[in-house]
Amino acid sequence: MTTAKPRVSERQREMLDFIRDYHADRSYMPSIREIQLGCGISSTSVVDYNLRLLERDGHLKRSPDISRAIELVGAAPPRPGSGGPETLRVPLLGAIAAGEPIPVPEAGAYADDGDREGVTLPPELTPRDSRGLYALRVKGDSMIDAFVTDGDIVVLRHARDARNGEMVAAWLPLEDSATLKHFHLEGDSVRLMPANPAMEPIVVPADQVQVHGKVVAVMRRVA
Amino acid sequence: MTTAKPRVSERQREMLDFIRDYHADRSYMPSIREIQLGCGISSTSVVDYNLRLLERDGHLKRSPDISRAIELVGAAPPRPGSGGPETLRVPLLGAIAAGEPIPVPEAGAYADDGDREGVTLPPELTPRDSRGLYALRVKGDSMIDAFVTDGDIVVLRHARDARNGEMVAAWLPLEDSATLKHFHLEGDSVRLMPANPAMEPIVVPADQVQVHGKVVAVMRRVA
DNA sequence: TACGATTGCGAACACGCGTTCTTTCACAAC
DNA sequence: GTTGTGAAAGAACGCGTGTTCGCAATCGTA
Repeated sequence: MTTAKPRVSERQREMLDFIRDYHADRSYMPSIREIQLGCGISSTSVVDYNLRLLERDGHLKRSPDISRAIELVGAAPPRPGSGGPETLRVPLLGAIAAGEPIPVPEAGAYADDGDREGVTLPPELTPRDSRGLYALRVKGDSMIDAFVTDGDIVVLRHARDARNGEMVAAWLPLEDSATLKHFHLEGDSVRLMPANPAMEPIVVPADQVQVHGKVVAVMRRVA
Repeated sequence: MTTAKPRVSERQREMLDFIRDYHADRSYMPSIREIQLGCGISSTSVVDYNLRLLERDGHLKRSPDISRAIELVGAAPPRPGSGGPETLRVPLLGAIAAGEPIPVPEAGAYADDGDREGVTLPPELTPRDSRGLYALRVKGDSMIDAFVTDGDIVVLRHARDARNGEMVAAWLPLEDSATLKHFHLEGDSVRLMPANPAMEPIVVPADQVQVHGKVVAVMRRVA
């Protein structure tokens, strides 16, 4: 394998993990006191002691008298896994925000044009029927009530109508706004139920609502 | 296109290069005085001044009052593996619900074990450093205040601590519950802010909170 | 029981290092 | 001229942080 690396104690194992995780999302190294806190150790000298042992055994390298100067030696570089099982690429047509018209997908554009901007849909989010899919980026916090917030990517299937209970992108011409809501047709009027029960539903005449698509998936990347 | 990154002066360009090179062969970051020396600048305040500008323009990120706490943002990954839209497979370790313990990822398990249950992460949701990632399925509506609802898949990076403002999976031993909240350390107590401003924050002593991971992404499939 | 080695604890100590304040200089606006 | 502003310099100031030292607890071995 690599080099001779004798037994590491449970505590040392935990410290190595902590250091690796810490360095993974900041790109600088933790201080001794942060390691102490993160691993539930009650003295900095214990951290120093074990770091000394870890360095002796070749698990890491330290530069004396320099803050946060730890180098992990056995750290495997982040290696992106091979191409997973069937992913699907759908076009990213633009943004959706309250007060702006919803971009309309080109009629029959189902071919994944590699050039155009798009997003990749993992199999976990891919519906059985993958026709007519497109994605929009959410602008603003106007759709909090659908568990959707600024920056999210929503994946829709193009549709002009909906069955009761389905989540749709609804366009209200009179109010000049667009949101994501649960669709309920009741006689001549449409009730738009927010996904969040804490918020109030909207009821409007059926001819004042335009369904543009059904929500199929939501993706969010947290900063 | 990434973000707006206005002109960088010659000196700033040199500083960025120096920092990148320095970080390349140690894995910790240079101090202000080392940057000063390495770039032939005659005062630390000038380094600080230009770092401030670079941070304003989105070239790097700094954590105040912390030694060597510089993060390069536009930085290429440590190993320039491949370039294409690669997908990443992360293990799906279980479910998270209020009142249940959070499953802990096995200590050093970063190899993608093809067998185990997992989810595929599209490149749009993949962070730069892909180490220590795992996914959990959300059970119940206990976390609607974080724009997360029943059935969602949350992707976390294993971590035991967090910086202020980050969204973490927090475990409250006394209340025997776990949720996703924004983390804020204030002296000896931790304030857990829901993402939804309509809900109340939780304030508890720092030793009564355990951070298990940081939320990196959210995926939802809408029925 | 005695004893050294291992491991852990807590408290100072002292340097590392980010921050801030005061000046200076060049250049443009009024 | 005066005023304002971006860029830089130099010197303190003070917290951040690695290091050290004395001492207790545990354990294997004789």
